Amino acid sequence: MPEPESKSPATRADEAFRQIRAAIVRGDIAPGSKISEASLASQYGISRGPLREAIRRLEGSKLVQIQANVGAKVVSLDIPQAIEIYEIRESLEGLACRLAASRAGSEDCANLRSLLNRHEAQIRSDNWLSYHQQEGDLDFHYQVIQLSGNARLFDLLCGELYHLMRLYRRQTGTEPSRPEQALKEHEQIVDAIENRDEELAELLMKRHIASARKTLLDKLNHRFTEDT
Amino acid sequence: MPEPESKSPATRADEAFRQIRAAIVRGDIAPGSKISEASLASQYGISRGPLREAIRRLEGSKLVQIQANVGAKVVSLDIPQAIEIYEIRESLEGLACRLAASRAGSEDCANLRSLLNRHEAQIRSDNWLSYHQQEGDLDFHYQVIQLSGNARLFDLLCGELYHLMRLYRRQTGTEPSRPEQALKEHEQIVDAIENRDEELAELLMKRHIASARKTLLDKLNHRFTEDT
DNA sequence: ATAAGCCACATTGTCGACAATACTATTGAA
DNA sequence: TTCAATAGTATTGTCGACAATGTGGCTTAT
Repeated sequence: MPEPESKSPATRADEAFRQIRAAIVRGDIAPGSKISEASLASQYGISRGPLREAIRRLEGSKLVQIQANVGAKVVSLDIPQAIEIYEIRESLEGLACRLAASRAGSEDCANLRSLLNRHEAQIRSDNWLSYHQQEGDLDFHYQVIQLSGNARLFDLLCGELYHLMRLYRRQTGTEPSRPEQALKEHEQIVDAIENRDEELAELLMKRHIASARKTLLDKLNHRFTEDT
Repeated sequence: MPEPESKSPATRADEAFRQIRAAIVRGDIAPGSKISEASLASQYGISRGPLREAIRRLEGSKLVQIQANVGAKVVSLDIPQAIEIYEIRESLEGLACRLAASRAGSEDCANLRSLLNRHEAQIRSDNWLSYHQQEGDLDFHYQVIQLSGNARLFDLLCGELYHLMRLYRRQTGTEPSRPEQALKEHEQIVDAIENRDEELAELLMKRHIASARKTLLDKLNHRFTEDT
């Protein structure tokens, strides 16, 4: 008999790590709030030992900040920090997209196409709106990054930065402000990948992310000119 | 009275984390070797609890890989993995250099210049050779990244990727193969930063790192064509 | 001789208790 | 009233012991 659960052999600490991470990204634990070891431990029915290990791993994911002898706080991203993340994303996903254009096979491109078609259908007939659009957007970027073939790049973007981005979106309630426009840009990107046009693929992806970054910059300037 | 030690209040787990990380990067703990909790704990005179937390943080730094119920291994980088890291560095340090060019003040440029002058003097009269050259090279990149003003970018490059690069260099015994050439390229980069030429600064830094990456690619092809 | 099963050992995972440190509120004095 | 010192409480850091899992070697049956 193979594994009855294809799931992980999962230690308690590992399970707690994933659940707490999900809770943070989902917004169930408020950004900036302090994490109580005793409270969370009893909540998950485990001891403080494994829980502390989970928290240390969350620190590695940059989702909490630990101060010695004080405790762990859930990170709270302000606009300048979000801009920093978008600058990094712009650079790295540009790289990923260029690599994807140079390495993607025809069946990979077909998969991307079908993904975009599904998103288009969702956008057309979407009344329960933004949530699935966000996830859809992430799906597309996930796929492209995976096609880059650079495993460490995938870990970096999808394992660290994306959880932070989700957290920021929940924190500010940012909805994807232009789904049709984003879809159109995604299609252009797939075109470039299909044509093996590395430079164009990189350029389009960087521009795609830069537009979101510029929205943040506008918001930041707003706060300065229009008082607080 | 201020702090007698400007150092951190430092918990034991934190101390162990730093020491083990240094030992790994220094090569005292062989890449690929298994880490024994009991052994390391007694070696550092602490209990297994804090030590496990330190190991979880090392996992976050990508310096060890943990397998549930089995243990932690020190990572061992092969050439393809090193190439992945250099691809990421090329992209991110290009970004950092562009940002540095756009934001650096004149005193920052002066500091960079004096750093380069010190390196030049070292290279001229350096008979104990490569070690300080490596550190000098890293010093330069550290400074540029810090001038970018993007704190998260600094954390990412200097807190994660650079330890991996040091590990790889120790592992393979890679000496900096062209110190004078590197110094010349560094000077060109500082020129571009001084002139606020963002695009050129980015281009030069990317090319600077790409040359190292291409050396790795040659080595990889060598192994394929020339048997193993 | 090989492979499956079993047993003993070593290592990791988890727990509860204690020590050390930070936070809070109360008290007292200027 | 305000500030400082202090005592008490709550939380984090650390430890040693026990449970669970993996590992290696031995036996045994085919």
